[in-house]
Amino acid sequence: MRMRDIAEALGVSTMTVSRALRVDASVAPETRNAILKAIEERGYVPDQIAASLSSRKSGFVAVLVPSLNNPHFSETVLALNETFATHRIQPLIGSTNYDSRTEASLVRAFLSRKPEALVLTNDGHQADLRRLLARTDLPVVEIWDRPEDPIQHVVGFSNREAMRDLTLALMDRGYRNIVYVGENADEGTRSGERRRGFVEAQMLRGVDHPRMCSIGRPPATMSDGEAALAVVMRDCPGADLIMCVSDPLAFGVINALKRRGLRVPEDIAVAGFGDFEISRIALPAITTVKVDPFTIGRTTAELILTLRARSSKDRPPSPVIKRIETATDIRASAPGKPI
Amino acid sequence: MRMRDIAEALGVSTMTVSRALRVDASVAPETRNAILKAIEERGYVPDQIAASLSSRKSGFVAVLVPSLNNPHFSETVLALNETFATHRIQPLIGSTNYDSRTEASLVRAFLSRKPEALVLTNDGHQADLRRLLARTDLPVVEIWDRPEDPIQHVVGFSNREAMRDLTLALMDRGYRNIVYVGENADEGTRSGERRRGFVEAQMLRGVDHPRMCSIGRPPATMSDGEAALAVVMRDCPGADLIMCVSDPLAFGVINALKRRGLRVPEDIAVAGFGDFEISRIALPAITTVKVDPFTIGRTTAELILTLRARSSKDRPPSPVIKRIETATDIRASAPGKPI
DNA sequence: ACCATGGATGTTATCGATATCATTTCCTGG
DNA sequence: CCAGGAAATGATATCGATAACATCCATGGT
Repeated sequence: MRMRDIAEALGVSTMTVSRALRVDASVAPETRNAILKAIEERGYVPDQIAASLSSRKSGFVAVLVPSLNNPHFSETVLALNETFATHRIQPLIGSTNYDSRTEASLVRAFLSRKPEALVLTNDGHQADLRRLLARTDLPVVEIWDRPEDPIQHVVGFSNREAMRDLTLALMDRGYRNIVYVGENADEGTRSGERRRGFVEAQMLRGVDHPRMCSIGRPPATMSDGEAALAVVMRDCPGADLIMCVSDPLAFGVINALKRRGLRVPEDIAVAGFGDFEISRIALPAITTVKVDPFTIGRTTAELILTLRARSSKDRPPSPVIKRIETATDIRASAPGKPI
Repeated sequence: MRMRDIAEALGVSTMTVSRALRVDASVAPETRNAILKAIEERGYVPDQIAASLSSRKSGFVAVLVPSLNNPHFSETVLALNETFATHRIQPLIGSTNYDSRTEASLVRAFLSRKPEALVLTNDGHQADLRRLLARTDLPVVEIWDRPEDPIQHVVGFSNREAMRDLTLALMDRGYRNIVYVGENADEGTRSGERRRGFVEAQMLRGVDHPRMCSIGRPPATMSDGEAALAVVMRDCPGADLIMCVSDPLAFGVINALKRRGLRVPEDIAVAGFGDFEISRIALPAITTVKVDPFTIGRTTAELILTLRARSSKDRPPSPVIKRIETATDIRASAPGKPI
């Protein structure tokens, strides 16, 4: 069934039907009612594909996240989804699996769907992709990290600074023998930036050779805790605090410690990153950096709606950088050393 | 830039360019190479919207899940995504928030994008929606539960039977004073079906008044554990086993018990449902029902690809029901009572 | 009474691809 | 040596909507 069928049944033109379906178009109230009634009765569903082709507006926003089953990103996607839904925008969601090549090829695939904006979770990009995006007039928003050289807009925080601040806070609370555990990840990835933040903090306080362990590629999960602890025990004995790249890993490490009969934080303290739900529920609660994935998603969606509202002439005025607040939260798993 | 620009530059017709972009079309190798080269050089991206309109194939599959930040569903979405990606199908993902009205309105919105299949997470549907879907020739797959009256195809298991079997297994291991904790949820929802399974098992063993507590609307999360335990303690004192609608809730309850100085399972046992990662990592590991969300996603995607391969004449042959295996897994949180 | 104004509606062209059928060329087997 | 068929390519119509402009009519200010 096409719009034309509705139009003919009522003896009006398709344009009138088309207008009846928008709120802002001028159609006589009785005409509109008759049309809406006919549409309802016959179960007509407008073809958004044809509408997109004609109006040159797809109603899509492409969203790329490293992973869909990481609570952080799924929360962000949730927020985007929710905000967009009220504006009839459909997110096209893709998962890069923490791989910049996958990211590049997904972006290409998405571009053919003519999205009205592109959201990338910053984790380092291929040079190729950067070039492709540089010459497009599509609004691009990088989220979840503040890159040193942004493509356009940014909604995020500095993972480096956040981890640096957490490390400093814990050093100031008396931990001297700190080990960092994270994935093998390059600079420019969120994971790599957190490690840099740790190193920076240690250097600032005169630790010339910060101790670090690596445990494979991102993402580190709760299940990696056992293996991570084994590496720490082997390579860095005598640590008084294990700092983990994320809360799930920290939780895994804590449980591994408990299995070995060690007490947290009495025998050894543990810290995480991200304020995942698990960090609040865990016993002991995990010292972490609070970030709010939902806010990142909502802020991003709102930014895109704003950009969209401006006529394309006004764009690009200048890249918008929205800083998301983070906060160090000292909890029971690493409360500071007793004096 | 349009396909025509590429065609004119090379002095061929757009059809030849169009053919060069498919693998199965007959184009002279040198012609194809020249075309692909030109496309690469100029950075031409085909317009999938126009292609969809013309070919009547959108390349979309609509997927509705109750929530995006529930690890179960995000894992399923992940699997769908992965399998579809290799076949150039783009999932349109929507979140119902466990609400059948939201589900119905999302389906309507999705239909206008002309998806080639529709995946619904079975949680009870509006009568309206059932009617709408009954008269469509779109393949519909309900996942995550086996409804008594399926719309078409099903990939899932019976939540009722799975919870019944877990309950029976635990009763046979000596628990006599069992309390069930779950959300307020109707029959036909996964949560409601699990409760029914519990009741069924109790009845089978002669418990005429199964003891149950409710704690608000789905989803129950780890954070609900504290409140859930409070309700159990108040309404059902003397329980020897708390059965939870899902693992995250079970984990929350266990932690709440620990906070009160109670030992699991010595003082009171706890069981969950779903084999979430947390149930394996937790101390004690949580007795649960193993289900594999990834398999559900992959199986669903494969089913859809199969259906799509058949010419539309062959459809609908008959609804396909794919049963997903589940298994009771007795772990340390409810190991059975010592004799 | 007249024209400017704006609301309601229609007409036509177009968005960018592909389906379909037609055409040409070249090869192969009887 | 020629009919028949496959391979390569082109011409045209079409997918289902909306943009843009045109038209008609009622209303009200002067």
